[in-house]
Amino acid sequence: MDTAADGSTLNVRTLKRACSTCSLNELCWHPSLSSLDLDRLKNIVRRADNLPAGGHLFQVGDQFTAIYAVRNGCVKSYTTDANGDEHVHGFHIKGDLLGFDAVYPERHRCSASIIQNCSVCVMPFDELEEFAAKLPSLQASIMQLISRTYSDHLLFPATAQAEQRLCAFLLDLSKRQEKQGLSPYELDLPMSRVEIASFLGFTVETGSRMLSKMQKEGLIKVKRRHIYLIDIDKLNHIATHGLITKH
Amino acid sequence: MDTAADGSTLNVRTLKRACSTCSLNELCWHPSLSSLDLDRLKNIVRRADNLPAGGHLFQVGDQFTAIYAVRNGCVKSYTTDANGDEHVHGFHIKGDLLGFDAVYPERHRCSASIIQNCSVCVMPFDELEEFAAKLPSLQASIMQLISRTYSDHLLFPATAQAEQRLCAFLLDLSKRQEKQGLSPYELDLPMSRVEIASFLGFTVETGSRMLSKMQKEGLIKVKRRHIYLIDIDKLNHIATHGLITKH
DNA sequence: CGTTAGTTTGACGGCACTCAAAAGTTGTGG
DNA sequence: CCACAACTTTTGAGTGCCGTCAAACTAACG
Repeated sequence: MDTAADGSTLNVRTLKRACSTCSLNELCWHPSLSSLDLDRLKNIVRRADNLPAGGHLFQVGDQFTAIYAVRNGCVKSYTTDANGDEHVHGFHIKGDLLGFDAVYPERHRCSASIIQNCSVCVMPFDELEEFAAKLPSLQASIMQLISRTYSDHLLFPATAQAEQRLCAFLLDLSKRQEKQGLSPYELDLPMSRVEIASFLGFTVETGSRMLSKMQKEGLIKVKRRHIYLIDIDKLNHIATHGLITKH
Repeated sequence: MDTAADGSTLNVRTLKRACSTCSLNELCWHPSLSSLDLDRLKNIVRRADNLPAGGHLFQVGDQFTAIYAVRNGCVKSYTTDANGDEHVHGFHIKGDLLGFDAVYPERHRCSASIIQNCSVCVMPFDELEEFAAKLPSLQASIMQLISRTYSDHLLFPATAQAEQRLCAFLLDLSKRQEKQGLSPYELDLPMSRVEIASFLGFTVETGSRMLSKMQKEGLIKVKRRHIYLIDIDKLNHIATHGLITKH
């Protein structure tokens, strides 16, 4: 439905449709923007379509140039430690933003790897800042987006039991899908078990065992990367209260 | 050395001295600031001195009003989960900023509790934004501070062994002390073992055992909350590479 | 000096890691 | 279409780190 690859050739109506489910929405369609501002802002958004899995949006140490908004597909952000082991920091799907990790040191602190063919909107940060300098309310929006990006991360139960974290992970994906108008019950995971385990801080085997256990208990139905959430209420309870009901 | 409690009565020279080791430095003394701007910015900074341990700077759900810079003492940020258990997110000492957790939802997502009598600089965020709206480079500085606050957090080895995390924790404190002109070898912990354990994601007993073990190995010397770092090189190696030297 | 809170140490058990192998899936060439 | 290789996922067996429960020890304060 979106054929134009260059932002400058899109008319406002087309762009609006393209952005309707995108997190950059709050930037592009900020209430304070006049239609004139909008036309100008529209022109700094670039598009990159059909990026193949395996490629990178950016890597550790790269100069900070832009903010990326995922339009479809999936990108993982990760770092590699001193032992060469990979640690996944997050998975970014339709509507998610990434790149803010480099706002301060002006070099990226993690790498962003495409794990499922994707399209992204690219917004050069210097142009964005320049534009926002004339528009204080846009500045505020950007700060809020930066803040939100990080603070969502902090709420995740980092120290809990493996099964609790796995429940929280599945529910998080479910909620993000639902926000995009998809079913909260059907998950088609774009990431491997290894990547899930790395993100949640346990081994592949533990993750696999937990999925099998949760299937036996009737909480979910697992078929490779397709997962059906049967009992979301119980999953929610485990994710927030853990396994053991404390006295 | 700093007696005035009200920012408006301080002259520039006094403020400059007071801020010389403070993270807000980059805001207050941004290169782009003319001395006129500086005078105006100075006026929005409030001071709160001799705040007693046990009190709060803010709590979960509180309206977002200001950014705080710790001048001395120690503040912990934490949340309480569905089971009533406390989870410490960070310890903030001299030179650290807090409050950015509420930039987005405009309500605080964690609580900030004073665990060691402290003084803070308070900067009302609406006034700061208003002022920064006229000064684009200041806006950029604020964004960088928000970004840095969070991204430091992401680099911490969250999933590693207990001893590795403890090493990383001690070294982090050591480096932050050194940045403030103090000895990197002598630590006087402002926080309890319970709080350390909560922050690092293990139990008090495990933490205590690790400290004892590290003392036996000649890495550190422990006497209650006073800790002397004997072999910083080896501590660094454990913090970055873990315990086991992988073939 | 007794009380209380914080810290350390010990014994034991379980969750998750390691090593290992089997089963299922995908891609390639004959 | 099948055979084979390479990869992903699952399952099993054994071990160890860390959590739980319990008690001793230390420092601080009235």
